[in-house]
Amino acid sequence: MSGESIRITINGKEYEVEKGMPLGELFKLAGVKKAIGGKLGDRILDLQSPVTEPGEIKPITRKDAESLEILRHSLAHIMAQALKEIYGDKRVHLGVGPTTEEGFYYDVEVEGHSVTEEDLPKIEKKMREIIKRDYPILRHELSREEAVKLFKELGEKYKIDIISKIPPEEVISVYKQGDFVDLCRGPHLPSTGRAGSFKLTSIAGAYWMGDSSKPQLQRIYGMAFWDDKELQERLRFYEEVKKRDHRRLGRELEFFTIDENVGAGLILWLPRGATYRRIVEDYLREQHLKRGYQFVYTPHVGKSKLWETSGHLEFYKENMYPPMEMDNETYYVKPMNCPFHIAIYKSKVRSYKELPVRLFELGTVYRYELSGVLHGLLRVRGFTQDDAHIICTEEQVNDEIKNALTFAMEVLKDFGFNEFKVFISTRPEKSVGSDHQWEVTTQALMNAVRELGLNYEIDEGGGAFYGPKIDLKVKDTLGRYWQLSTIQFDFNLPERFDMTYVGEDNQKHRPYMVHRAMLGSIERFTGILLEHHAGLLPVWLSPVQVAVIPIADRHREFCGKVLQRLKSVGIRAELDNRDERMNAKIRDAELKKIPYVLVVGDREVENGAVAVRGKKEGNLGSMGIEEFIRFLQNKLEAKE
RNA sequence: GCCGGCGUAGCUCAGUCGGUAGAGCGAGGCACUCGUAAUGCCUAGGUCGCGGGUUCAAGUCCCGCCGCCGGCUCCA
Repeated sequence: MSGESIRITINGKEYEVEKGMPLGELFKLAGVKKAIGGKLGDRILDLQSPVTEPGEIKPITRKDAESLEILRHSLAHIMAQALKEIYGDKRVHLGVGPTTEEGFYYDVEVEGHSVTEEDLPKIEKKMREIIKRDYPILRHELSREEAVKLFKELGEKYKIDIISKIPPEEVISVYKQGDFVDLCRGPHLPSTGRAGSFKLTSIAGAYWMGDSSKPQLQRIYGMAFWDDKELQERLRFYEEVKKRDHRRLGRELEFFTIDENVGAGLILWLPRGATYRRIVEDYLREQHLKRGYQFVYTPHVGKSKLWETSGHLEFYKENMYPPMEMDNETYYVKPMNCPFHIAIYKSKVRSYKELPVRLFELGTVYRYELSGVLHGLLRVRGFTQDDAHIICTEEQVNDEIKNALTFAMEVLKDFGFNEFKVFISTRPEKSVGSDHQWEVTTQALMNAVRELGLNYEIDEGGGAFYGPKIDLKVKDTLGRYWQLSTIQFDFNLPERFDMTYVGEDNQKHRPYMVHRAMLGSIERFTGILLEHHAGLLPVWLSPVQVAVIPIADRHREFCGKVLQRLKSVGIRAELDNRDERMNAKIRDAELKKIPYVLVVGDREVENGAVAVRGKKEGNLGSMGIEEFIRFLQNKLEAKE
């Protein structure tokens, strides 16, 4: 101890204490009870941690979210100890064991054994034993040499690796519980008996230090909360996520399929999914035309020269499909649409009077993705973007950004997304473009979000090397955020392709270019949308909006008329004429998540009516046919 | 791509110690004519992902490939 003193504030009172005093003693001094740790700045300290920095310390009790950090940290150690007891001290080599958003994991290597899911209950059982033994968890500080010696003796090769990466000025500490000792900065519980409710959930491979050239360890994941109720809630949440899995919904609703004979990551849209997609695409075209975009089509392949000019072959090659040779030329399948849109821009001399030029395409691109990352519709190798490029003058930059951002949010709202997060990414260290360009455009992005009254976060230096951007994330029903829209400036391609326009001064000028997608990839968006709505899409997007169900054969004729009437006003309806009982048909319609079921029996035929059953609303009783049509059209209008 | 797990009927899954394939749902047929989430009976349906190996014998054991799942990694 240095004998130095520092000023600490706890609960509004200031204390002058010796530097390095453990937090627990400090709390005693301040009369703080029940706390299991404290927060100083961003750092969470446990009761044994020495306090070496002045400042205000916020006591943390089990009620504070930060306390979970302590709990989870200790559970990671308890799991490590359990592994060592089960597989033997020398066989288990520990990597890192941090906390996650809802639990913890530990990267471990068990010599001669691959831990499987079946081992988890056994490990859990051992953990509970250790908790029951209620070992005190003790903190010790060691010199670097002592630490290296200790972990060498323990055969903990990875820990030695970590020690070598700890900055020299930092204190090295270990935490000990029973015979188990682990390199750790903390924070930890006072004893293992204080651990809350947990469950080991899964196992995955993870490279040491995230480096694929280094050995791969096994990452054992756990979930942990103080309260068993919270844990159960979390587990239920995962059940819900599983139920809503778009891959399952996609099959049940007959939206899409992936055939291994066609290829991994390549989507086949089934008739129902294709109907939905056509509606989305028609909607997008209409919205774009309304807002002054011009619709274009471009090819799926282009010569290597094009991709050289664009820089894709230099920077994006590992994501591109391999080249195709023909006529002494090399062609590549497009991973992006931009070079083609630029070629369209350059197909004639452009005057400033034409700008802004807004080119829109539902462009299908192919990108090579590692086989291990493919995931239903969310990660694919071929997909269609709602891609646009806006080419404009500097004066137009502000309005264009604002319009694009408003446009994106309006569109997303129509699909049922109402909560957004906006991220602005600014200039990274390595970048192209002038200071002036970055200044003007970054400002335009900020102005747009401010004028629209949106909250936003800034990702300082997080922009692409070619320009700043705005990303829009939407929150889904389960509280997850998905990045969909992106609006990005590009100072690179206009240079590379020498894009120009003729200004008022009769001189050539370099235009500004913006890449912009709203839904991003229609495939990925569809996956997110299906999960967001749990498969029950808003009526305007449902491939089948109405199922007409006759109760008995004698009602079929009337049902045919109802069907024709619905179709004549553009309602997507199906008549279930199968030789099945009414109840079975209703059940099938429910399972297919058809928004409205019209049941027709003697009473309806007599009154020219239909009995309406809404998927969301339940039985709505009898309505005249025209009345039902108006009812449905109102919902369509409102995009409910 | 890497680690681990998995691949059996359209779907979900069972299949013991290696002895030659099973259920439910779905599909087809017949009967039933029904009032808001499954009517009954009958029938068909399989190169056990693909290729190779071990064995008298392989869905089962071994090797390679493909695909899927969970992660890692990547996402100028």
